[in-house]
Amino acid sequence: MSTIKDVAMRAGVSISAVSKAFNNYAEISDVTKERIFFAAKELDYIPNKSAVELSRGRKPYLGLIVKDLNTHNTFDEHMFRLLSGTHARACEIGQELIIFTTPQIKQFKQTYVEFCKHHSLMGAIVQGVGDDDPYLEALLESTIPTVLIDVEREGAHTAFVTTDNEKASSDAVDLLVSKGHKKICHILGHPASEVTKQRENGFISAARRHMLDDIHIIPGDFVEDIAYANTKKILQIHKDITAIYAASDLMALGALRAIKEEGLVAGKDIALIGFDGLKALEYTTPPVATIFQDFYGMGRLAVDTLQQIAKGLPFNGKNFVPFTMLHRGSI
Amino acid sequence: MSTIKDVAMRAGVSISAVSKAFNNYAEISDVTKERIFFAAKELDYIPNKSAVELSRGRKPYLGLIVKDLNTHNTFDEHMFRLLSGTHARACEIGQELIIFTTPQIKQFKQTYVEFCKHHSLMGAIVQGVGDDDPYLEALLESTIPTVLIDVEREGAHTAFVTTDNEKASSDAVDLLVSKGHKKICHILGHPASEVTKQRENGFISAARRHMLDDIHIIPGDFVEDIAYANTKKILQIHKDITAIYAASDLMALGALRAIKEEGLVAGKDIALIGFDGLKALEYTTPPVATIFQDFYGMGRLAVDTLQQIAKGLPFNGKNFVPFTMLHRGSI
DNA sequence: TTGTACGCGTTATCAA
DNA sequence: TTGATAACGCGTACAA
Repeated sequence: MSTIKDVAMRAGVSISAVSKAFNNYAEISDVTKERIFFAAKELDYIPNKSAVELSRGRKPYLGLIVKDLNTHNTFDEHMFRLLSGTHARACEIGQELIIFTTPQIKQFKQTYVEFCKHHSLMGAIVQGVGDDDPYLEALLESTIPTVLIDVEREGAHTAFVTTDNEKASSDAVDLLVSKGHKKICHILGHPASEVTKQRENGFISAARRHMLDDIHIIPGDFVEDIAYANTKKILQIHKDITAIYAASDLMALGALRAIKEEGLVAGKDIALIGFDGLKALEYTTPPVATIFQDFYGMGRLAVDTLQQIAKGLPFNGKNFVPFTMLHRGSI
Repeated sequence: MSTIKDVAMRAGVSISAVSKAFNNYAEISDVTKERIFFAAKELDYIPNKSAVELSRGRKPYLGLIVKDLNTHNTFDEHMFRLLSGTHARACEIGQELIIFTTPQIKQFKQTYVEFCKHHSLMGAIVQGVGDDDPYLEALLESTIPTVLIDVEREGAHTAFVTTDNEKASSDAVDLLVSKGHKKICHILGHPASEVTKQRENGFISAARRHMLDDIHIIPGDFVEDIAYANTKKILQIHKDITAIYAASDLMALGALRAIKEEGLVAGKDIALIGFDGLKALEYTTPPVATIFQDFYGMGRLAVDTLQQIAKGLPFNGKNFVPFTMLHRGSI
């Protein structure tokens, strides 16, 4: 591995000349510049990153902290999309990205700030901290630029990016009502998750607006089997339910199973709509309608927002990424 | 940000004493050690990574190079699983991981070696280089430890990790034959992909072994719609086909659509089996049988193999990760 | 057991 | 326009 010294020797100039040439300083003649680059090519010189960092004293990395990467027994599409978007945007603006998981961080037994400093993070995009997580408070109080995914909390150095869950939920109800449904059942996500409450709120407020007086709300915990079991139960008790709105696609799949087992046909006897936009819902019979969340765009926006915060520029703390209603055979 | 100097001052010792304390040198008394750690805690001192790297001259990162992270309009489960496994294992052994995409690398206009050196990579796990990619040769000739995913090529510093595609393919045929099928159609993947050939070979050799004389092989290019169109065509021509084996799950989904449109029932009139283990295939009607590839395990194994190579230890260049036949209603 | 001093590769300040 | 040279924070022979 050749160094700046070698290049300087080879080109017959000083070390600082090489440094200047590589950092686009104006105060260097084109002739020497060319000589330097030629020598550098010959030696295939590449600036040592550690040295650059040390010398510049920068904190160059962007941290993406996700809840878990090892849940290989469930759907991870949204996580992957978030990762994709974050990565893509980070690349575009030349930000290096390091990925961590929440458990991994907790094992360090460090505070959030310590962790970021230790890993030279200029800031972090954080997914998967629960609303009740003690970690969240520490994070909000820190001066490290932070962007939260799907947790609507703001701070002096903290913004969030999310889907407008309440609006999306409300739109789902509007859609069902427009198709003539009045007796609707909502399957809740996990109670500790903030989005669960937002989706529930959206559901309730829209139901009120439409003056629906026969709605049902059942727990689902974002778990397919729980949604399945509870859907089955309620369908047996309340045979007049004509539509089900699940707070996640996975739960919608559970509900679909229950619907079939009850001898009903989704899209005919009963309407079904989910939330997320999982690909799998395109392939069921019938294909299940859903609200597509743009996690890819969320990742991109999170990166840009983080950049704003880091630069000390004014930023808007609340960022909603547009969602899309995917109409399919189930409604 | 406090430095080693501050800690030394605070603890009333020299700089090197602090360094030694933090690096578990035996030659330091427990008393001073304790004093040092106490001072370090007070100042919440954290060693500067750039400085450590520079001083030690290490190449500490593990690179994971994947084909693309931005294909948010298709299934990415395998990529995500690979990422998960790699990340998990890297964490366990304390290896920092950086993720790159092939296009991202190519835009650097550097050779493989240059790229690795530039990013201080101790080695790389590489996915998504085609068999005909000129990049592949450069990679095989380099002295940088490398593990290829799904490309069966070895080198002095290069190993690969993959599913035993030929065996899996052969097993699929065995399974279909055991169910009484004799007229089987195989849908090929993309011709440039090595796994396509392996799966085809497995299919052909098994067909020969069972002396099947009425087999069909049609292109699918790993694309759902192509598989759909070609399946439809062949089903119309050869009405006696009783089983379809698709070289990917996505194509199996296309085939399933074609089967339905032809008025046939998968699992009854015609058997269908895919390859990959996508979750979506659990939710179709009927659920589609498939060969599950353990990409999570592949990621883990790749990390370990890379470690072996990097240490200069003998390594086995060919690593096959076990696959699993998932029997479902479609067969 | 502890401390001094140099080197790692780079940037940046200040003379020349 | 160039070139010495002092940082940057740390590890480590070597000396004490």
